[in-house]
Amino acid sequence: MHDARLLLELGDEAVRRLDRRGYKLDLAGLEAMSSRRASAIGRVDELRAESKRAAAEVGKAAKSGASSEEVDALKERARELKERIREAEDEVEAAEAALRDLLLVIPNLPADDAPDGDSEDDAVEVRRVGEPPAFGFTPRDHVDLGEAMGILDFGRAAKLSGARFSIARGPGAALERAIASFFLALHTGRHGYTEFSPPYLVTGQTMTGTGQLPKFEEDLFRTGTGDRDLYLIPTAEVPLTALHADEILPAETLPLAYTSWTPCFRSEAGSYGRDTRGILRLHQFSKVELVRICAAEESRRELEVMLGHAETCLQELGLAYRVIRLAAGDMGFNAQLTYDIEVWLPSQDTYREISSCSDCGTFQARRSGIRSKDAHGGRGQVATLNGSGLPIGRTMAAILEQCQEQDGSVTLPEVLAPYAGFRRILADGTTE
RNA sequence: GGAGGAUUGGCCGAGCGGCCUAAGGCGCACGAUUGGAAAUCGUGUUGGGGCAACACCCCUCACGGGUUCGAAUCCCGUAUCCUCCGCCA
Repeated sequence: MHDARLLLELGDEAVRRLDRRGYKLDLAGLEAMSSRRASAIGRVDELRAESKRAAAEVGKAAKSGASSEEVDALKERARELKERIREAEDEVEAAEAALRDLLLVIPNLPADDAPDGDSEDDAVEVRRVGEPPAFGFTPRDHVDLGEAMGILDFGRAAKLSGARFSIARGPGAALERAIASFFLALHTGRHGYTEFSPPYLVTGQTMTGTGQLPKFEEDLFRTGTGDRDLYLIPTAEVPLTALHADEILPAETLPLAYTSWTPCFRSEAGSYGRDTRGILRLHQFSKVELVRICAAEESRRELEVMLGHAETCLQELGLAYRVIRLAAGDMGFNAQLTYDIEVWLPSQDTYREISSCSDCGTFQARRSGIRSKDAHGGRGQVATLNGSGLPIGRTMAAILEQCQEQDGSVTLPEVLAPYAGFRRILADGTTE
């Protein structure tokens, strides 16, 4: 969420930057709403001050032995004031709601070095790392491989839950666990992240703080019991970022670096027919997420740091990938700059998104009330960043496809062996 | 699901209708003192908002309502925590 005043100070600059992501900012409307709120608050404050004085006069008069008529007259005046306060308060509430409703749906300002455009095709490639493997045969996709080995079962998943679910079995399930354990060990051990095991169900307020609500409710699964309403997290970014909502963090503790392996639930509304095959796009998948909270002015540097941590995952696994910088109009609502990491998928003969690392600047922090304070009491703004490091399913798909051999077996990246307990999965699903 | 109890500023803790602009203590910050420190003394110290303004004003004693001229204080509701009973992985 933006600060109305800052947005107005930026003025035409804000209009220009938001226009790059296709949002038309009505500066005059914002200005009007903002000053309507300010003058409404001013009026209420004045009336309240008067009301306090009036109440004090009643007490003074009663104590000094004034006649009851005099006291009653004073009370009557105080009562009238209270009526006027009530009316003025209604106006404040209406003015604040109007302003807040507008501010909540204005997306973050894209950074100037996010390329122009509004689609994946407008992204700029930053670098390629690793060589896509050359096969002396036609590589199979992860669905063929996984089903043949008996480690993935889409038919039974559909029986249980319908479309867009998967079941991992035997070495497949073990491989998921191994990948997640490897990532967590890497981030907590070498990259300095603190691991969390947070709730997977959160309140609407939490979802609003991180920006999923009110605009993107249709992307979420919603549940509840009795009169309690909860949402299933679409990513651990939500609970990890919200951990410090409405808190003032000691500046010397920054940057905070948090990680968590959680299931993620997404309705995938609007993606009908896309990636229907395999484990690339599911209603439920699991992911190791990275979140960093830092001083506002550090966010850009922190983004590069976090991107490096996500890339390390792929480098350690020996998977070929590339990094792209997303176009201004293609980034998520919260982001001011986003790098995507795309892993090579032989079956599709292309790079496919496996991680999204975003600098949200102060946008999310302001929205969820995260601030900082230095040793001298000086208050500061903080920035939030989040990135996948990495999703388990897509990583597994990339491993199966990039590490497959002609006989239908898959040789795991060496780093996974200690976690999986095996080095190869043979065509018949046995391991060695 | 049921019965009790609790919730005050960074922390502890007073307060039970107007003098709460929240006592006192701890912690912290700044200053004095000192060769330097400890101790001591002094000053400051919740967080938001209106405003050009560190002036002034408003809000904030878990949260939301209500009673009253006036609420930390009285009433109702909600949340969270604690104790006990029931059920349960």
